[in-house]
Amino acid sequence: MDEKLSIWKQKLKKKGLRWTKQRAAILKVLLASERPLSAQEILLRLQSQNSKLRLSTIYRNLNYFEQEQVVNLLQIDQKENKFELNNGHHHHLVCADCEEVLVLDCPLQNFEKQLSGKTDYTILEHRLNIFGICPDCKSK
Amino acid sequence: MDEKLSIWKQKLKKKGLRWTKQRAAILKVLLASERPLSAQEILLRLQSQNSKLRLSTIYRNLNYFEQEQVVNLLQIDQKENKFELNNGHHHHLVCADCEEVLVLDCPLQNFEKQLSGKTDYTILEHRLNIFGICPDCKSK
DNA sequence: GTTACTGCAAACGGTTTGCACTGTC
DNA sequence: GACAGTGCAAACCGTTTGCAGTAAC
Repeated sequence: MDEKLSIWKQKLKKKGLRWTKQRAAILKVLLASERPLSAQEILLRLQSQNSKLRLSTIYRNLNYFEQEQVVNLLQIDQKENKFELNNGHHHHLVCADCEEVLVLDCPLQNFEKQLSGKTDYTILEHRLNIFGICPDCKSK
Repeated sequence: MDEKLSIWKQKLKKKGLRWTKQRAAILKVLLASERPLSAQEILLRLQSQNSKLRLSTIYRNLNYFEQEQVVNLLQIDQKENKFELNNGHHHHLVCADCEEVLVLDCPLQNFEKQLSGKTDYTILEHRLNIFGICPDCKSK
């Protein structure tokens, strides 16, 4: 866990971002989480550890992190944005009930290539999210 | 155009929604638009026709329409939600520059079937949006 | 006549911003 | 010591809501 954290520390430093205890705290929470989190959720988890960050600090850093591609911003919730550490391109199967998340490999590489041939668009990126009900929630 | 409008009118009536001039105006704007629109954009287009709806009316109706599956809500813009008439399942290739939209057939039917076999999730829906630069914007 | 819908104004909630202070390098 | 980062409070802005009046059926 602390090894992983120091890997992210190196990444931030390479990007020219300073290593503050606030940033460490935010990344630690994201590292420990089994699913993407909103800024509010990060705040709550920090507060339960008696860590006192402001929401504005969290938002500002999440924005920096996103610019530097350290975290991904996900639109899997109507209300609030969710964030996860950037561990390469993938997609999510999200339980609509309990929010559990399964990571999926991208099924669209070929499709995207065909598309840029067919349309004359330069393809930049795509966003795919799949929603369902997980086995646990089904049996409830 | 007015024929198309009366088709939507029938659909609304079937769903038990009343046919008001506000609803007609909103659907007319969506019908005439070549791309999905935000509530604000709908308001602007209505104002330029001297039609005086409130934003709250537009939002309320878009929400009703979405519940009744008359329109789709699209998250193709970070800031504001966009809406389009529901003409069956498809996806969008959006120009990141000028917002032009190309409609795409869904490439994920098989993937979705495999997925529900592999994961024990009940698949509900998926959202896919592709972003690129259109030929016109490239040549600028 | 009943009830859904609309106008209007105010609230809501996630996110951003300005500014003085603080901590990293 | 310079300057990036933080705390704090206030603003921002898309969207929702309560309520009284109006229009669809």
